[in-house]
Amino acid sequence: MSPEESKTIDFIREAVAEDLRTGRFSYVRTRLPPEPNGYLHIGHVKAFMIDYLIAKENNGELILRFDDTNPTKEETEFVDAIQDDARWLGIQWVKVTYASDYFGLLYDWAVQLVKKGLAYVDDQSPEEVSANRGTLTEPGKESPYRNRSVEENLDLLERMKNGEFPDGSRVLRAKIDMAHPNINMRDPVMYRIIHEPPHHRTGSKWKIYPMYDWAHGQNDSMEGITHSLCSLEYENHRPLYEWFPEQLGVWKPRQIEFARLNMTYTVMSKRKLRRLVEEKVVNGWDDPRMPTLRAMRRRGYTPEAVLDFIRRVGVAKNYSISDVSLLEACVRDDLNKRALRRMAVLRPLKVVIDNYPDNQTEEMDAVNNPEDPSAGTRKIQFSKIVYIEQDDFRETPPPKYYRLFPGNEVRLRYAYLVKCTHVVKNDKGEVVEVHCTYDPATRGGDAPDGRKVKSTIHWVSATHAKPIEVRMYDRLFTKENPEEGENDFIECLNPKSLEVLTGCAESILSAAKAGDRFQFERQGYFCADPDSAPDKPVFNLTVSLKDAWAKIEKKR
RNA sequence: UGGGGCGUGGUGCAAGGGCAGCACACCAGCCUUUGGAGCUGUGGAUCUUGGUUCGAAUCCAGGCGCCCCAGCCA
Repeated sequence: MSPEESKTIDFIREAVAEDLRTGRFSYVRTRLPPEPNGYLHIGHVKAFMIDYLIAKENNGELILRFDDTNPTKEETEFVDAIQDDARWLGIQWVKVTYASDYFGLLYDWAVQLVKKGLAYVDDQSPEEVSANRGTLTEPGKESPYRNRSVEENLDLLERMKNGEFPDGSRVLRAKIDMAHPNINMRDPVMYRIIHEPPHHRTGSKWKIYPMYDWAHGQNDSMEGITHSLCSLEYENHRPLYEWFPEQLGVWKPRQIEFARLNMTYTVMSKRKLRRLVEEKVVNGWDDPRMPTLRAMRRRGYTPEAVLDFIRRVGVAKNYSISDVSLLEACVRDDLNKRALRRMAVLRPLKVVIDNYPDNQTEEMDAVNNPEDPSAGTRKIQFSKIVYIEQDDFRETPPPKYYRLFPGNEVRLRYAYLVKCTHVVKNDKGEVVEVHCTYDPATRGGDAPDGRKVKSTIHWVSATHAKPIEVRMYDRLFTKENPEEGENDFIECLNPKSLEVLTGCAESILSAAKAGDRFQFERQGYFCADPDSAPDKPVFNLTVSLKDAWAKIEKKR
């Protein structure tokens, strides 16, 4: 974090500072409240960083608390994966807790509310509860069970807890106001009965489980949370979250809501992401096209770049969709400074240098990173036959095309100036071989006579080339906002979101290990995939380089 | 037609009564042994109407638009 960026602060930081100033709170403690029912995605990172940084900036504490109030959805696998991803981001917490740690105390608090006549057991069916809730414009109807005696409620609640009643037969409800204009205040459900499956932490001990609306705020209270930061959708619930601790006479955190992160060309809801996995649109949760952290990691994004993006999108209450190209810019920005440069040809075209000695090989010096002299140099082998990119040759060049074409001279990076003389075609008329002559006086790439060439292209020596698999990723969707409109989001999938190529690379790349990041010159940043074999590395396209020529071509 | 929230260039975020600014994107140019990176420059925004004020993106009132809420999900 640079110092100049904090010239203006967001409304949450402002509110926290004010609370400290006025003495509403004497310390800051926040919490991360993930539900362990899926993997973290980029949207979670925003929420996580708000909680983490606000605690850190105020010398406060962050608690990682898993919201495991629904055994039908949650699994231990996700508890581990979420912590792993959060650590990757560099987030630090003082302790890990679970909503389930507090089931006992929370039950006691519910009993207190019953005793005060503020909660009751309702025997209505789920359908009746729903039908009697009223509508947005009409008040609800009070349950016929709403005015049971405290004794009866206590007895029934106890028996619910003991598992005497089947799922769905009864619930515990707060007794607030069935005519309240805010639907969340119309006697919200606090406990429901769930016998199966067993809870991932408490096993079969509990037969009733608290609803999020009942558990969450009370857990915050129990942990002495000062600022309960969450997304806009909970704004409507805030009156309820304030009502409970008020009646109980316990610690009241301050809830502040912000707009969640959305991104162009992707979907963010767990439900939709799960569909992509289950319908095999992608190859799992860590498919590099997914917006999950596991996918971004595999794709080669750095935590620094992800965090920079989150910092740059800011915090506000406006509904917004951030541009994925900003994320990509952050990734390029970071990788430009640190990625070692390598030469790799993704779609090879054979080039024969006719006047180069048949069996000669030379070693050329190449810099590893022009942005970082300390990265040093390496040797690259050169010989009579090299591969270049198919895109770097045109038999008949369009306007402004500076690369190889008959009669034109270009530089083979770090090697020689070469001039195209003629081509060889196959039966179908496709160019299969480009013939050139080289100028021996231009070794390294500079001409003694001072003549310039418009273009420098990358290459790989045919006799030294190592095969590589390259997975070229593009956006998963063709629409900026796949969720917009009537159509199913799955209908705007980009059919070309993955293209697998077999290319070749300078020999040093065959030693790449999973997770190694490189810039393939003139093409993009790539990250070695865990699928790599010793003899055949596999690379994922992290993000392409900006391509001025592609832009010119596209405009045509 | 209930309640809650939000409206600033294409996108995201600033400006808290005093010259509407930053980033990404876009466009043009310079430079370049990556058509990368870097550098320079251009264009483009306060939802609307009225009020208060010397002065309003900012304060007030009305209108319009968008988002959220009727799970025994979170």
